[in-house]
Amino acid sequence: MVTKQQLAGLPEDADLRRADSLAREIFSDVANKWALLIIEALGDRTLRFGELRAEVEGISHKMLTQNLRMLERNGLLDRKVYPTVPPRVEYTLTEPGRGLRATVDAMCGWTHRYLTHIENARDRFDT
Amino acid sequence: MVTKQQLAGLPEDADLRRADSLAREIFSDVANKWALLIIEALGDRTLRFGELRAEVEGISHKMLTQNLRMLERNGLLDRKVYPTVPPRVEYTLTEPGRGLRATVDAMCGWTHRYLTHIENARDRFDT
DNA sequence: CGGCATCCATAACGATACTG
DNA sequence: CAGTATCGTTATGGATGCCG
Repeated sequence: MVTKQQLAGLPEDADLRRADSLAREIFSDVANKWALLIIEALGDRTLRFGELRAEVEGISHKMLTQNLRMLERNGLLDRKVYPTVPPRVEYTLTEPGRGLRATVDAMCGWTHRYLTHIENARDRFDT
Repeated sequence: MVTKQQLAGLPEDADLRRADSLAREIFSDVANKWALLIIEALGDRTLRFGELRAEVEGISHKMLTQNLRMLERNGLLDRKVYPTVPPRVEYTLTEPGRGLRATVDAMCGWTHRYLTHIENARDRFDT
């Protein structure tokens, strides 16, 4: 019988740890307010930077570029640049991005389903 | 015919705006790394503060209490205090909490599904 | 043991200005 | 129009200590 302890330090184990830390890294990237709101706003459309900025209420220029770069880096969206003047840049979700979008949709659905429930819980707690 | 403009400012409209801002508020609370990791770690178990701290790798004492209070306030988890010495505090997801957990599960599933895909995208981007 | 308060470093963010 | 850089502020999060 081979125990977990005996396996510790073997290559397969190192791989698992690396995969875990990578998963955590991706999760940290993705599990933040602005990233999820951008993905939700984009949906299955193709939007320009300015349009996206208008859709995601309250986001600053800086936050939008920052998160768009991050999402692009992770392969969750495509960034298409048209070399015109003035420049035109379009963003579209990739297939992995649309996959994530499905889970964000679920989360938004959850939010609305429990809206009043949560509001009541808050009132109770705040007294 | 009644247009949206004409409806603006009526009570029903104000209600909608309030619901939206509440939804956004809840979303901001919930769409953060630590909150989601806590919910995922808790699962359908009942865990003590210390156990939870051990489960959620890398979380500090402060972040854990802070997020637990927030989740409790929103009615996503139950906090049960046993007035013993030393004190014993147990946390369990409520029904709304378990609902959210389902979406977090989906998100974790998504992460693992696209792990290598994302890793490749990153390598491509970083060159 | 779990919670709360304090202090402090630094990371996040918004505003602004400049570039292609 | 979109992106980048800089600056100053605010917010976040860790460390520590004390209390019930």
